[in-house]
Parts: sequence; structure tokens; C-alpha cells
Amino acid sequence: MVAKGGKQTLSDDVRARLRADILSGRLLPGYRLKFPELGTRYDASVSVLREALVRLAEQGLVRSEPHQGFVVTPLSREQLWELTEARVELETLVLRRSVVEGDLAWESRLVAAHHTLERTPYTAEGDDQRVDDDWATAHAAFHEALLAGCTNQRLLRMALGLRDEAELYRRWSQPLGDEPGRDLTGEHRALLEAALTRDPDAAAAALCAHVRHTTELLLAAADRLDHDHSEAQE
Amino acid sequence: MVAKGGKQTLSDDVRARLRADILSGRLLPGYRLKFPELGTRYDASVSVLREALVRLAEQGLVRSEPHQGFVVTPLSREQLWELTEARVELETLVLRRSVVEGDLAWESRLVAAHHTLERTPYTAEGDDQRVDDDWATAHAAFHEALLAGCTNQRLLRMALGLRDEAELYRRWSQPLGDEPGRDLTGEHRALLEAALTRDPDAAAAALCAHVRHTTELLLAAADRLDHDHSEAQE
DNA sequence: GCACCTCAAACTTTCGAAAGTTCATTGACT
DNA sequence: AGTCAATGAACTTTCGAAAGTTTGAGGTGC
Repeated sequence: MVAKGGKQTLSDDVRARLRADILSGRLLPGYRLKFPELGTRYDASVSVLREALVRLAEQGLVRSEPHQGFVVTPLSREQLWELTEARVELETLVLRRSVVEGDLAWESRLVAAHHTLERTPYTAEGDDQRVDDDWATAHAAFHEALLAGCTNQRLLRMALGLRDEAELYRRWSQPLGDEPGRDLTGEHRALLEAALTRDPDAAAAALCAHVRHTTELLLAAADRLDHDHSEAQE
Repeated sequence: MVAKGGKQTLSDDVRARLRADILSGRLLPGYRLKFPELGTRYDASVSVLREALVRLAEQGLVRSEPHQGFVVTPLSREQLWELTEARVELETLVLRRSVVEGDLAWESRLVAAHHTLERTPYTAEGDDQRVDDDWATAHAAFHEALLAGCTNQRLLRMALGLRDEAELYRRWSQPLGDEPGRDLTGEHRALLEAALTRDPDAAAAALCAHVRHTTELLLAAADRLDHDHSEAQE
């Protein structure tokens, strides 16, 4: 075996690496994924790449058009809005169940994830513009821990899948400069608090606000960017 | 091109045929899908089959274990229960939105689908035990029309995906003999009525009852089957 | 008789090349 | 000049065979 990650099949390994590259922004939305190029990048043959891409396509991270290959899912305001709406509905639903059904192990894991998140700096040293990779990981872990109490694996998986897609947009927005004076820490504390006191309504409300807020700031940043562009063109 | 269906790529075609064969019960749950056999059945090479199977696996219709190939998703009481729970949550959510957001075209399509369903016989002539294929199609079309008013394509797609999976169980239950004295027609009329009067609460309640009822009867039938088995063994 | 090892058959996974498609560019014709 | 068909380069899709893995059958030692 060529072996690199500890995965079972090469295809799984390549899919994981592709997914990581897309979610971390190393492969940008709209980027055309050509087999010859990917072949050298991941040191794999067409079949393996194809399988990996097909799976990512099914999850919405890449798009495919017959005979025109694969593209990292392009972003658009409409899609972001639709995704946000879907997340608000599904994630609040799953969070409600999680808060009601979660056991002690869930609580403990949640507290741990929150602690890690609070102690991880938002921006890396020396670069105030770009969000730190470790923070992004801790943030994702906290939200996953929040939902993980839901015993229905199907609902949970779907909710996490939507979060993954949303991560695409978050990464894209980072170079735009970040939210002025947003109390992210406070929002996360509110979520933790509501979860630990087992208050589904409060938790759902806090999550809904958190998700919507993020999207609104993101759209505002995108608008600013568009303005700058059109001004630069004139 | 070898051409058979009117699809764009062979893989799409094979995937559609595989999906149809699984959902219609021609390929039974738990059945091991071997490439050599599938190759002759669908007249396609390994790559094509693999791609089709990977996609179906991502949608939950087949399962794959590394180096052990693919299997039509096996059924279990736990899985059926989890799936039903997920459907109740998601489908009612989507139905509520559909009932509120649906336009005139949606209404018309819904009325048409209901009409077709009412005029299609439940069992084929000469065979009272097995549900008619046309009825199954009309039934699926009615439920899809019910949800189709939801403008959020993501939520809609997820709900329909879960319905697909549930179809597996429905088919499996058919040989067990069907629901005694169930008023299916009445349940469907109630759904239509609530949808047309734009009453989200009534619609959600009717759908919830419809879905749960189906699963309960199914589990009861499965229990009967188990009893027969254990008695036969003694 | 029972556990364990070996080995071959039957698969699955991966590869690299052949076949088929799209897209842009060139050249001919109006 | 402008339109449109022909050509070819760069892909995507599909194939069939090579490489690697699992599984169970048959044989050996205790």
C-alpha cells in the first residue's frame, strides 16, 4: 500500500484530504477540480479521485455537471440564505432534542469543548485579519458537542452536514475583515448555559440568533466588498 | 454509446436503475451486491457500478464496508424507529412550510396527484396480497406534491431522501399481508384538506399520525412474522 | 476430536490507457 | 468584417486487467 493516513481505503483517505482542503479554504469555491491536477496533488489515480468527488458531491461540498467535471461548490447570496434557513430549522430541532436527551457524558464533553474554545485565541498571533485554524476547529467541536446529545443519528448527521457546508461560507468571509464588536464569547456562553440548565427553548433561541447573526454579518461584509469593487471599476 | 435510458452518463443511468430495483423490492435488503453479477445485470463495468453504488450509499440506500463491498441497506426495528422519528420531525417541518408557502401551481399539482391516487387501485387485480406498483408510484407522487410547496430546496431534498429510505421498509412489509381496516383514503383526504385550507397545524398533525401509524402497523406485522417463525422452529 | 495454519478462490480496490465529449481557435465562405 | 463549420487540445467518462484483501475449505499437529 502507498499509505499515508491511517484509513482503510485510498479513496477514503483522499476524500478526507479533499474535504479538509475545501473546508479550510485551500481550494476556493468555484475552483475547477481537474483530474490531471488532482492526480499529482493527491498522488492518486482517476478512479480514486472520482469516487472521492462523487461522495463530496452528494454531500454538497462540490458540484458536478455531466462531462464538465467537478467544481468546488460556488457560493451565492441566495444559497447562503437558503442554507441558513435550513440550518436554523434543523439545528434548533436537533439542539432541542440534544438538550432534553443528552446524558452526563454529553454534558462533560460539552463543558470540555467550551473550555477549549474559550482558551483558544480567535486570531493567530501577528495576523489580526485571519481567524486561527485552531479556533475554527475548536468552534466546530463545540457546536458538534452541543448537538451530539440528540440520540437520533439521522437527524444529527444531517445537521452536521449542513454545518459543514456553512463552513465554506465562513472561510470565504474571513479575508473580508471580521465582525466589529460582536460578542461571540457571550453568545457561546449563552448556548452553554441554556444547554446545561436543560432549557430547550432558551437554547433554540440562542442558537437561532447565533446562526442568523453570523449570516447577516457575512452578507453585510459581502455587500461592502461589492461596493468597493464597483467603486474601483468606475 | 450503449444507451438505454435517456440519461447523460452511463453512471447516472445505472444508478437510477439500481435505485428503482432496490426501492421496488427486486433487490432485497441485506442482499450482497457483487460487481461481477451486477456487471452482467446492468451491462456496465466496475467503475460505473462503483460510482453508482457510492452515490446510493451516501443516500443511505446501500451500505458499504471497506473491502467487503456493498449491501442493500439491511432493515432493523431500531433503524425503522429512528427513521420514522426523523421523518416525523423533518416532514412535518417541511409540510408546514409547504402549506404556508405553496402557490397556486402547487395547489393544482397537489389536487391532481390526489385525484390520481384515489383512482388507482390499491392492489393489482388477481393479487390481494401485494400492493400495486402504480399505486406505490401515485402514493409517492402525492406525498412529494404535498411537500413540494416548501421553497427551501435543501429542506425539501432531505425530507424526500428520508421518504425514499422509508420506501424500503414499506416494500419489505408488503408480503406480510396488509393493514386490516385501515382508512388510508381518509388519511390522505385529511392531508389534502388541511393543505388546501392552509392549516399548518392540522396538516402537521395529520402527517405525523399518518407516518407513525404506518410504522406501527409495520412493526406489528413484523412481530407476527417473528412469532410464526419461532413457532415453526419448535 | 479440536484448534490452528495454509492456500486458493472469489471478491474488492486501484490503475493506466482507450473512447467519447466539450470548448476554443482557426480557416473558409458569404 | 461576420458567421459558421471543421479541427485539435484538454478534459471527462468508461473499460478491462493488475494488485490487494477477505473468506472459508482442507489438511496438519496436538
